[in-house]
Amino acid sequence: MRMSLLFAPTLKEDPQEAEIVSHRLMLRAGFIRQLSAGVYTFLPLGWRTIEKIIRIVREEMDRAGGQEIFMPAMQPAELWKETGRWDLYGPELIRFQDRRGRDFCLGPTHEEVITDLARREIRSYRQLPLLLYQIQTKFRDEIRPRFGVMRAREFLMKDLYSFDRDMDGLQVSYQKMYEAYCRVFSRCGLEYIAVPAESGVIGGDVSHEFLIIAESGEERVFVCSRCGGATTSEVARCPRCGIPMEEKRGIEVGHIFQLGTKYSEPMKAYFVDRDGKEKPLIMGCYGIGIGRTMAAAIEANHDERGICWPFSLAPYEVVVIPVNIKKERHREEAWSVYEELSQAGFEVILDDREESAGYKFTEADLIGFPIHIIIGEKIERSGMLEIKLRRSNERIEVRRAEVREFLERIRKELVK
RNA sequence: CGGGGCGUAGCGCAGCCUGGUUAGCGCACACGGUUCGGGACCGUGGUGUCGGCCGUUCAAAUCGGCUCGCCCCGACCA
Repeated sequence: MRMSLLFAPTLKEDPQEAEIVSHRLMLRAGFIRQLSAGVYTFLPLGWRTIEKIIRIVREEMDRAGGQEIFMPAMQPAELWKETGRWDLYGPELIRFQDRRGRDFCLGPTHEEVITDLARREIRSYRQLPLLLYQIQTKFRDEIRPRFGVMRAREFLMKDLYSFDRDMDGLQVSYQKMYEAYCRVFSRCGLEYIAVPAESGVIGGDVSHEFLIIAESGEERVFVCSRCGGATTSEVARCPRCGIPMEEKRGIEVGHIFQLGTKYSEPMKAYFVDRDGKEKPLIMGCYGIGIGRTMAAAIEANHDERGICWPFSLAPYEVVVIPVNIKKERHREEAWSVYEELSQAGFEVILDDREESAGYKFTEADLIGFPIHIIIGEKIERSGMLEIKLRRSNERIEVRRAEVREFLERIRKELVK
């Protein structure tokens, strides 16, 4: 992609409405724009990062045996009345009527819809276990949307639902998801922690929250450095190891629940077990906030100049910056590096704009491309160009001919 | 919903308290020129329902009332 063609409107100054870092940087770097309180448009760079998160999530859900489906956002009130949540959910549920006056809502979550599907289609224990998931827009009329896409009223979520014949099966599904979540967040290049949690409106008995560790996180967690045990309630010492717990802060990006029969009973989602008896499906549900993961990634990975994307989430991996586009040598080398790396499978941006070098450097830092290739005078003098690693600010001079090999080595390191 | 703050050019702001000719500044934008290794410089130019409505007044961005929107703190959440 050429920078001159990219729709990435950056902001020189901090927008007044944005208080926290991730929100400020997403606006400034041209990743998102706000339409209304808690309602956002993702611009090309922002959407690329979202798609990278989605890809990782999808691969890990599939690997864990999940099958992707797509459920409606528009849901009839009757289903919600069956579980009692039409009244329980309160004003956070966005309700409306169709032209015939029938009540509907915009799904804030999909237990009702999936359970309805399950009760219609699952007859026998032979169909179990079953893991179904979707990546879809959720609607919650939050009392107070804030922090940009961190708590939005319309947001992308991956929600997976497990169906098992008994509690043992649920334990297996739950464990699989737990591990899948760990893989998702480590592949995103994020430091995370899983803590036992309260279940809230979704209900159920056992649940774990997944938190991205970031100083600006709203949640306090206490972590044992020896066994990795973590809790949200304040305890001085690790019960297992007896050593002092370390306090950290985190942002909740995922939550997994063992639901049991909370939805299958009231909605009469039964199957016939091997013994010929009809039993309620044993369910679990597992959510990941896609946009929130993006925001949390920025909270955890930025400096005073801008975003420092983990390699796996960066909208583009490499930016090629000719210091002076009007100099033929800079321009031609930049184009040739750009083409060579693109062909080698890198996601590359060529900053072909007639801007000053400083302007391009500053913007590249702001957007947070992990690797910057700077083509300037050195190319004329010695055939060298400069590779800068955004996060460490490390600068390495590399011969033109060795660039590709060098980057392939870096990529290997950054991805693992 | 309770508490606090803010709406003036695309963005960031000044002006408002103490009403008075053409409503300013920086950035951005357009054109020309000089620049080009850390958000360059000079010149020229365009840009405004002063969030909206009602009122007070000879006169309202400025005073009063209502209203809409946005942000921050609290309960809730992915």
